[in-house]
Amino acid sequence: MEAHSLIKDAGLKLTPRRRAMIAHFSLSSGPLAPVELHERLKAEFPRCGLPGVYRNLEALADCGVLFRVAGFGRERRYALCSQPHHEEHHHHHIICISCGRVGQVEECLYQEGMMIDGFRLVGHLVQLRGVCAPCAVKESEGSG
Amino acid sequence: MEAHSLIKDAGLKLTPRRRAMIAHFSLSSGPLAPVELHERLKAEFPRCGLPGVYRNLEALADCGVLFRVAGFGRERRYALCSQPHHEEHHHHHIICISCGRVGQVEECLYQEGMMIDGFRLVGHLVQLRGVCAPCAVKESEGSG
DNA sequence: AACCTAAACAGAAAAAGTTTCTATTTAAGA
DNA sequence: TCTTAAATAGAAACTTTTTCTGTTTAGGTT
Repeated sequence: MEAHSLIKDAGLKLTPRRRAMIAHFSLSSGPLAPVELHERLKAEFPRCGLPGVYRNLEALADCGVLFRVAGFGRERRYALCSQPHHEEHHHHHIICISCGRVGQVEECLYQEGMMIDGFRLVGHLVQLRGVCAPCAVKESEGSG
Repeated sequence: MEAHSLIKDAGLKLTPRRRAMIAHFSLSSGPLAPVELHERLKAEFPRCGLPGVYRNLEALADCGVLFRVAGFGRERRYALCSQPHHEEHHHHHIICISCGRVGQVEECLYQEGMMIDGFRLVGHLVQLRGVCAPCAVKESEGSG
């Protein structure tokens, strides 16, 4: 599994807890907040506290397994990178508002150096929401 | 002043505190966090507490005078809309990383309905950083 | 100019979210 | 198996944010 080698390569350990966290993200429809993940982990790891969840979320985000989702107001949320990269590879994500599926956007419409409104672009944060193909099909079936 | 009519039109009151807040944002180079604004207000309003600052920041953001800046990690920050709109008008902002100047981006490269990575785009969060024209001039003068 | 009312205010308090710390346990390479 | 750096648990502290209550004020009206 790709995620596991990312962890190893970062010099981190593949612990039962981290395996479980990744599994929960795989099963989850949509990004998870630390408390939500904690809720789900408690069944299997009754002694697991929130601080540990925070630590692991950050560790997994740092090594590229997860990414930090913006655009949920002030909430902190994470989701699985669908195609994790080892390098600090610039890419964005699009999240299906219906099922939570994550798509990876390799080519951003905003590129460094572009002139925008008289400013030379040097950085950007983009978080997209959309409807994925399977959900679009379901939508049209439902209404048609 | 544009901001003042936005406040009135929203049925809100133009209080001395709000005038001062807007003035501080005008003077400030760059977006401000609630605590930072609170620090600056304390000189003039010694009895002003943080809760009041939060309340007013949200009120001013709701009526379009300020906007909530994304992309500062988990920090909450606000800045003045450079060209406030009455309508719930979709636009983004580009912030100069050197001086904090805010530019308004009316035409976003991402538009609803676009197909991206197999998803139909329905929403997006964009926060841009750049170098404004005056700062670009300073840059080239400094290095040349 | 005084009056009225909805809105803003102060301040305390609570709640929520997050980080830090120390001692103990564990994954995984040697 | 041994060793060690990393992960863990749990408490505690800390920061940020929200809620609540009673008091004051802006701004339209009489």
